[in-house]
Amino acid sequence: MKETFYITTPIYYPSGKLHIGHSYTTVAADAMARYKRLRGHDVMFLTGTDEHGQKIQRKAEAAGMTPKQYVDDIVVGIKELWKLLDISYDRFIRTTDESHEKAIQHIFKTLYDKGDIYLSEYEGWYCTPCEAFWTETQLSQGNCPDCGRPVEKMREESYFFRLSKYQDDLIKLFEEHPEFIQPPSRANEMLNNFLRPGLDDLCVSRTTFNWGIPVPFDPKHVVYVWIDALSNYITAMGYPDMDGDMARYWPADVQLVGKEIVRFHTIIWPAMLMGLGVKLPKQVYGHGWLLFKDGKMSKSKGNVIDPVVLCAKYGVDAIRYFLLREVPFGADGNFSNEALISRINSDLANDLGNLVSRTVAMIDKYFPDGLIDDRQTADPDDELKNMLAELPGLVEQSMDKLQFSQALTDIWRVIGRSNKYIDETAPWILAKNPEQAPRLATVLFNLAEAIRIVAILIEPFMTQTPAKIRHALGIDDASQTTWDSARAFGLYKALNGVRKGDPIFPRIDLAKEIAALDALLESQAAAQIEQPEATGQADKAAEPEAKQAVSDQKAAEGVALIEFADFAKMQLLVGTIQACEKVDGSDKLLKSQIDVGFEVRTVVSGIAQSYQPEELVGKQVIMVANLKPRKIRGVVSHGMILCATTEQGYRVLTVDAPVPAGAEVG
RNA sequence: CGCGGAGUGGAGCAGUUGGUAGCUUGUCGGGCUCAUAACCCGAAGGUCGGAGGUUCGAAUCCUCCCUCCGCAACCA
Repeated sequence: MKETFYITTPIYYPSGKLHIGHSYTTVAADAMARYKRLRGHDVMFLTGTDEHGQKIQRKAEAAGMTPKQYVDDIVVGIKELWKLLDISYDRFIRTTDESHEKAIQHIFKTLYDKGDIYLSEYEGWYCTPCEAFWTETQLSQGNCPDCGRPVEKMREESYFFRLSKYQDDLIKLFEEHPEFIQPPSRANEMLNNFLRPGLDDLCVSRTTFNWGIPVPFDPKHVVYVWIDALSNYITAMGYPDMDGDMARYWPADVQLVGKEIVRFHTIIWPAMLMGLGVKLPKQVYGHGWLLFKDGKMSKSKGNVIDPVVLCAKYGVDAIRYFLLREVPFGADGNFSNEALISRINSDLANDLGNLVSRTVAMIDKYFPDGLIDDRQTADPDDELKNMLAELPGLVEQSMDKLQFSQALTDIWRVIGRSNKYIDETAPWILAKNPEQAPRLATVLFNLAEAIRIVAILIEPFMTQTPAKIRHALGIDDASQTTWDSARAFGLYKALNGVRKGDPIFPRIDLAKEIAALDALLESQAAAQIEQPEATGQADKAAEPEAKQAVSDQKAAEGVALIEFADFAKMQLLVGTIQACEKVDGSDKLLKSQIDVGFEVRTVVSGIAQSYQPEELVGKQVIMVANLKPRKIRGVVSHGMILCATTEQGYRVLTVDAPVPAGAEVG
């Protein structure tokens, strides 16, 4: 029986378009899945979507659709993206699948019956004006931490998962199985930040919205994201049926997640599985983020990051190659279009593409009827052959550690050696002397063989290039394309000759391309303003790369239009700052006393890094006067000073000539 | 002392059982002409954030400090 390999991506939250970050995780998982298949494993590669929750419900309402209709549309788009990127998933789970919903109810009930889930009678403190519940510890001097007003005791029914019960088992898991979390540095973070300080029980149901799976024995509750989403990794394998795919594939070999959701996957998820008595995944791998220059999308840099656009412009293989090559997998890395294009030019066009071109061209030119069988080896051959012999092993070592970047680096070292080999052997000189024909044939054969082997080893990473290379070299025989055949030097044979064609990776004019991307970005921004509804930004727990998305999407999205009535709700007044001081124990907050005509307000603002308190005294500022008061760092702040926000800091808005305090702004 | 990460030639990065500091890219010079203005060779360029310490020897181990970036707390 084949050895199995089960790999998962997070399930994505379909409240908007997926971006390059989602693609990153998924492409990495795909490379791993393809690699394991090539090695002869029985692979299960799972991805999917997490479709419940308040945000989806609201978005659907806004769009005048049912939540299911809404997510159905988006899921179509996601599947198209995965098709575009050649993602070879074996199964796509949606948390709205009937089998998933049933399984979740089963899980909930099981944990409940066991006592791991309990209905909380907690007496929350309710602040009526804020419509918010607070726990005892959240209260600030017995008052609402939001507005500082008194709260009243109320009961909010909610089910809780006894996470605290598993604290010691989790610490033990971390200590005894350091391989459980990769890279290892992430384990310390979990231990120091969450496990050692102590775990709180986890709220696992909601009554405030109903787009979710009903709690089977208490249908006014829906199951909240933790149990609903995390469980997908087993429900997709048929859980609670422990035979079939559960028996075959579980426990998962690797669960890929972005580093921001490592916590959920290494604390909550294993605790749930412990509660269910199900084995834990062998490894959770928290990869880093792709970062953008200054954390923002920058127009002048031409940073178009829509994977669809990038694929259309440069091809799937170029994008996949870049994602997996540019950044060591565990670490954060930078994404920029310059980096992408220079990778394409130097690695793909100059090194690999050109190597194929020149080799094919020489075979075609010097041996139009095919390579002759006579051979004559010489000095430089051995070094190339030795490198080729070692290469599959090196790639395997790196892949088994998910070090995609290292694997590609090793492959490219051999590509570089092959280019050098051409210079050393100078086939064009050999070709001038008919007596050197056996030597010439040997050189070209070795090159073809090197390329054949490379084409096999890049298969996990690039989905179209290997076939293009084989076409050019005239490799039509499947026995020359298996992973094992990469270890066997000397198999190359072109029964039908080589085929010269267009370059596999054309070079890109960097300057022109960046200009074109800038133009594209501007037209996109314009289109976004006309279509404010086509926005969406994820902030949900099971959503990877949400953080990196925020700033970029803000820039790209445009802004929704509001009604005048919305604007009119704001009371904007000119106030005169009478006094100002730093808030104790804070590095960003200033507390101002502001005369607004009819009274003097206390306002706390996060501008201490841009202003000294005394600079502000006497200034007339524009403030929002009818914001709900809110307690910030122990001080009740009633109002907000309007400021221009720049990368350098804040500048307060003021009037260009003195006016009476309390003057209306409008 | 909230948690964590990072500071290595112009740029982007490798580099832990401590032993002459590497790669890619860029610059300059040369070579070649099979090839996608591609390929190959050579050179210049770094006190490995700073200061102490351990050691025969520290980018690598220890202590302290500085700077930057995330996250968290307080930015209404």
